[in-house]
This record gives sequence, structure tokens and C-alpha cells, in this order.
Amino acid sequence: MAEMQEMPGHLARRFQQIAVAVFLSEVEAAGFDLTPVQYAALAAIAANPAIDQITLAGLIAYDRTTITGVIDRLAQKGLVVRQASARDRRSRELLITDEGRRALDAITPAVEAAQRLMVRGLTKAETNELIRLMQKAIAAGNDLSRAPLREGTAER
Amino acid sequence: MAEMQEMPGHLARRFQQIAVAVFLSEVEAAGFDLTPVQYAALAAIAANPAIDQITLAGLIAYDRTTITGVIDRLAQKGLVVRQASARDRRSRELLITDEGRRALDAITPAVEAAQRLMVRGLTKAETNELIRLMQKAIAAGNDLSRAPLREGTAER
DNA sequence: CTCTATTGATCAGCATACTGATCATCAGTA
DNA sequence: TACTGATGATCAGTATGCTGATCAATAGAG
Repeated sequence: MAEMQEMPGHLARRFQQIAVAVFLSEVEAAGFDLTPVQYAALAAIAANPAIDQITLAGLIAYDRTTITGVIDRLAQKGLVVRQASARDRRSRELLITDEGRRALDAITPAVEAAQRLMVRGLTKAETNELIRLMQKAIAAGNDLSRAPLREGTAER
Repeated sequence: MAEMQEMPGHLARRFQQIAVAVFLSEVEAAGFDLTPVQYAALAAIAANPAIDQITLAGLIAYDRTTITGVIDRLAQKGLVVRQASARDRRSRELLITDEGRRALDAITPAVEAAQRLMVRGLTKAETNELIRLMQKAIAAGNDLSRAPLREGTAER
């Protein structure tokens, strides 16, 4: 374990580093300017209209304090709107705009290309196995981070 | 691929998120205050005395602009010293201090415990396979990030 | 030897992530 | 209904990572 190259933690950092670089590169080549985090938030808002920020954070496993800035930037780009909830005046309902929907549709092929590119060194079977193992490790460690994934989508 | 939970990029982010949380938790429980990034830098400096910052960055795949701040913090904690090089006045030679060596030795068990904890959902065989697959994917994507890993340790 | 291109380090600026705090609001209870 | 605890959102502060720029110093070509 003394070798850094065999430590899961180091490999996790490195793989994530490459994944982000590939994502940004593919998305920019497609003519868009969205980060992985912004894309995931936009996609989740599209699939869950009027979701509040805390629930959204749980869906994509973001820290609640991170989501504020992410939504700020999506709103500033005109891709989502943040409106006060009538039911609970503390919360903001998030909605994707028409422009956001168009951007999401247009960008998705680049995102999928990025997913393939970041595992280009692996066979299809190896890729599936990597996905399975990461899912399993993540499921076991879900509650160890401050921003665990939370199921229970829209029914709040 | 429409499902986020099957995208390598999302899983990479999530696994890294858990890995960092586990690392910080174990290290703090052991009575230390070091981030994963600071630990890797400290260990690399210990193994490569008088290394310069650029070479160090290549060894652990950090961006060169990131390393400046990391070394700042290690130096501020008294764990390393940064001294001008006689050979090349542009570069700074990095050396671990006695205190840094003691901290490194004392913290290593916690770091290794963290490596095991972050894959606690996997069997030993699965862990080895996850490591192998991440290594392979990373090797193929090494040059896709701004901070690739560079071999060629001390002989500059 | 001089000029140019490169290199080591740093900086400003931006985007995640997190810790811990605050504020307004809400829900449930006495 | 008044109070207490919980909750949604935000903020200040810190630490990665990155883009792109700058500056001093070095190396290589001619």
C-alpha cells in the first residue's frame, strides 16, 4: 500500500481529474460552456420540475452549500429560474427554461461521448465492471460524506 | 447512459467525494490535520529530497499552480522547507523537516485505514480489480488532463 | 556571445466542496 | 396558541483544481 499508485484514494482523485477534463473538453468542442456539476444539476431539474434545492442536492449528492452557487450560475446563464414556493416560503422552486431545455438536449451527445472517452483504455466488459464496482463501493460509503445521495425523488 | 448512476463521470466524482471524506475523518481521528493532497505531497517530498515543485507536481499529478498553495500550507505547518536551488535560481528545493517526518510516520496508519474503509463494500478481489481498472483507465487518459503523471523521479 | 524560446514559480480569477454559522420559516407539542 | 426544534437557503472562510498571464532565469541556436 506504500505505493501511491495502488491507493484507491489516489486513483479516485486521478480518475475524477481526467473525467472532468474530458467532460469540459467535449462540451466545449460542442460549443457549450457547462461544467459537469452544472450539467448534472440542469438534467435533474429538467427531470424534476419545481424541485427545491435541498432535494436536488440529495438527488445528485451535492453539498447544500455548493448548490447555491451552482444554481446562481445556471440562472445567470438563463438556463433555469428560481422562484419562491407558495407552499413553503423558505424554499425556492427550480424550473428549467426553454433555453435550458434546448441546451440540455444539444449537449447530451457530447456528455455521452465524454463518458466513453474517459474509459477509452478499457474494453466494454471492463467498463461495465468498473461501473459496477464503483457503484458498490459508493453504496457502502454513501453516508460517509457530508453530501450523501438520497432517493425519494419528487414526492415530498 | 441516460441514468446518471451509470455514468463513469458521475461515479468518479462520487467515489472521490467519499474517499476524501474518509481520509479526512481517519486522519483527524488520529489527531492530525492534513488533506489528502498535502499528505501525498509530503510523502513524495520525503521520498525525493530536494525535489523541485514542477517535478513534484508531475510525480503526483498535480497542477503546477495548485502545488504552490499546497507547499505554502505544508511550510506554514512546519512540515517542509522551501529553499532556493544553487543550480537553478528559478527553482526551489523542497525538503521534509524532522517534524514533517514524524508526522508522516505517525499518520500513515490512518491513511492506510482510510484506503481500506473507502472500499469497505468490496471484497478483496473486487478491490484489486477496481484498482486495476482505474489504473488502466487512468493510464489511457493520462494526457487528457492538464496535470498528467510524469515518471522519471529524481534524475533531473 | 547574443537573442529567442523555454522553463520554474507565482498570481489573479473562477468553480467546486466542505465546515460551521446565521436567518427566516415551518411543524409539532405543551 | 406560544415555544421549541427542525428545516431551506445563504454566507464567510478554507482548500483543491483549473485557465491564462507574468516574471526571472536558463538553455540553445545561430
